[in-house]
Amino acid sequence: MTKEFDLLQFLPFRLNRLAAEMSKRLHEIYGEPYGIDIPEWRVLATLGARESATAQEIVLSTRTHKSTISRAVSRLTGMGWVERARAQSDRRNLELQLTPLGRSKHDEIVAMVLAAEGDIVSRLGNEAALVRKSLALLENALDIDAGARQ
Amino acid sequence: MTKEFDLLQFLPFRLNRLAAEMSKRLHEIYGEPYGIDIPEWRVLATLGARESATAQEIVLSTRTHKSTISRAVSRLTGMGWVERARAQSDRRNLELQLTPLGRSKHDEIVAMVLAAEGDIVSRLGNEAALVRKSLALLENALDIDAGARQ
DNA sequence: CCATATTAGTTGCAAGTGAAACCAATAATC
DNA sequence: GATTATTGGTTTCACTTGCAACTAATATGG
Repeated sequence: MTKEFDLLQFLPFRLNRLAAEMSKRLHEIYGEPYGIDIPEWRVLATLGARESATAQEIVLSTRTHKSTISRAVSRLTGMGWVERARAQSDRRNLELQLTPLGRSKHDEIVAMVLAAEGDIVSRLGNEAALVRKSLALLENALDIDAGARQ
Repeated sequence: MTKEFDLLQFLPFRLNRLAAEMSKRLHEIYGEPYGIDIPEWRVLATLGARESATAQEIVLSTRTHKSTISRAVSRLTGMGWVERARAQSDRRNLELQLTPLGRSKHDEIVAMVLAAEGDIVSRLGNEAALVRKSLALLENALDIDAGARQ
């Protein structure tokens, strides 16, 4: 009667588990030593690449809820890593950018985090390209415009 | 100075985003109509395949925190979908199994959820196998014993 | 066997999160 | 150009979660 359903082979479950494991490892790198969490890291990473962005842009680009981003920005501002100022063009927007301190922390963390990713990618050996392609396929199947918005 | 870091190409971020999108879609299927959440669904799916399991077995097999499983089991018991009884062999263990109601809900949900997965897999076309292989590669790279424990 | 350690599961507590309500600024409509 | 709608961000609230402390049952070591 039951269609012999196997949770362990179920795509969404496997993705969830992979993402959770990956997040956990990353958090061990930047979480405890730097006192930041995933949303802060996302803000940091986004600002690091852009030099300046509005909160809304970060929301869109990271697909994270705006209240979460709002709070992450507040914390980062409190830490002196990020500065926010009302945009003069449209005074609803917050123009965000890294402070020199934030930039230096960003660079440190990026280095560590890329090393960790490299570690994992290297364990994929010469199939790494295949994995990247698969991610793109999945993103496509789920209508996620993988970075077109960048 | 900055290593031109691109969050949108970053493996952990992409996995997180894929998993979140997938979870959201699944939740639209079983969440609202059936009043359950991811942990409940995991318990249900695990019990559905096994006929009987202890909470601990579900914890191991789903890689979910034991307190989360404990609460999910409580809710499912309250809904009349699951029965729990102390194991006579070792009275610390809870022997869990689906009630007839739980079984029938399980079958309904599994059917819907497999259809949704099938939908996505079909959009992968003939590269679906490649994607599955990539997931296995990632699981391996992250030391996740993809279901050996099943 | 008695004391200690370990294992299964539950629960109190402190975060963190998303939805919705909210405020402020700008755009659109009449 | 006053009214209404929309957009960017913040905040409140209800809920979930993970950790740690706890209880109960069993295993282990003296």
